[in-house]
Parts: sequence; structure tokens; C-alpha cells
Amino acid sequence: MADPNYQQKVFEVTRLIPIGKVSTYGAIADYLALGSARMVGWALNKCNWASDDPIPAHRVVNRKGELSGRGHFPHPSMMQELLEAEGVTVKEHKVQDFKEKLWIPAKEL
DNA sequence: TCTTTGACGTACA
DNA sequence: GTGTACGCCAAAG
Repeated sequence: MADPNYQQKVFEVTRLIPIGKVSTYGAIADYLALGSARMVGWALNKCNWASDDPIPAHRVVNRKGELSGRGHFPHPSMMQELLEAEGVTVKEHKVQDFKEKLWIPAKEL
């Protein structure tokens, strides 16, 4: 790894996502100027075991509001449970009122 | 060193 | 509106 700095930024922004809100790979990628939403996914792939602090990766969904990364959690249902526990309604692995729940760092910050 | 894959996104048919 | 193709960059094989 040449510069894991980009990845650290992804973790930082992800932690900044307020409770009851969700963000998208594209929004984070755009904010960090990564140029590719895939970099966000790759960075989050390391999530907890790349950092001592827990990363609310469950708040990060794809542009459609789908819980695309649920399969990478200890238990697939955990992602939905966590979101619902935070006030985010999830149905069929998709965020309800996604547009309202969406939190964009580049826009909020 | 080259190839393949990956928690995505946008464009085009 | 749906399906397919390509691009983006990085890491693992």
C-alpha cells in the first residue's frame, strides 16, 4: 500500500455520518475526489479490522439506497437491524425515504 | 508484471 | 424502464 491515506479519509467521513442518516459511495467518493465509488467500497472492506474504532459502514449504501454491502457484515441482517435501530427504515434491503435520509459530506460540510 | 475482481456509477441501446 | 457495457482505481492472485 503506497498511500492508505485515502482509505483513512473514507473511514473518517463514514464516522461523521449522523445517526439516522445514510450516505452513498458516490457522495463520499466525490467528496474525497477519489474518482471512483469503488475505492470507497474497497476502503470500507477493511473497515473494523483496519481501524480500532468501529466504522458505521452500514450507513453507507449505493446510489439506489440498497444495502449492497450487507453480505460483508458478520451477519447480513445486521446491517438492516443497525439502520432500523438508528431510525432508518429499511425494506427489502433498501432504505425507505432514502432521499430524505441521504447525508452528503460535500453538501453538508 | 499482467490479469482478474470488487461494498459503484454513468452512459448507451 | 430494463439490460448491457464501460470506466474508475486499487489490491490480491
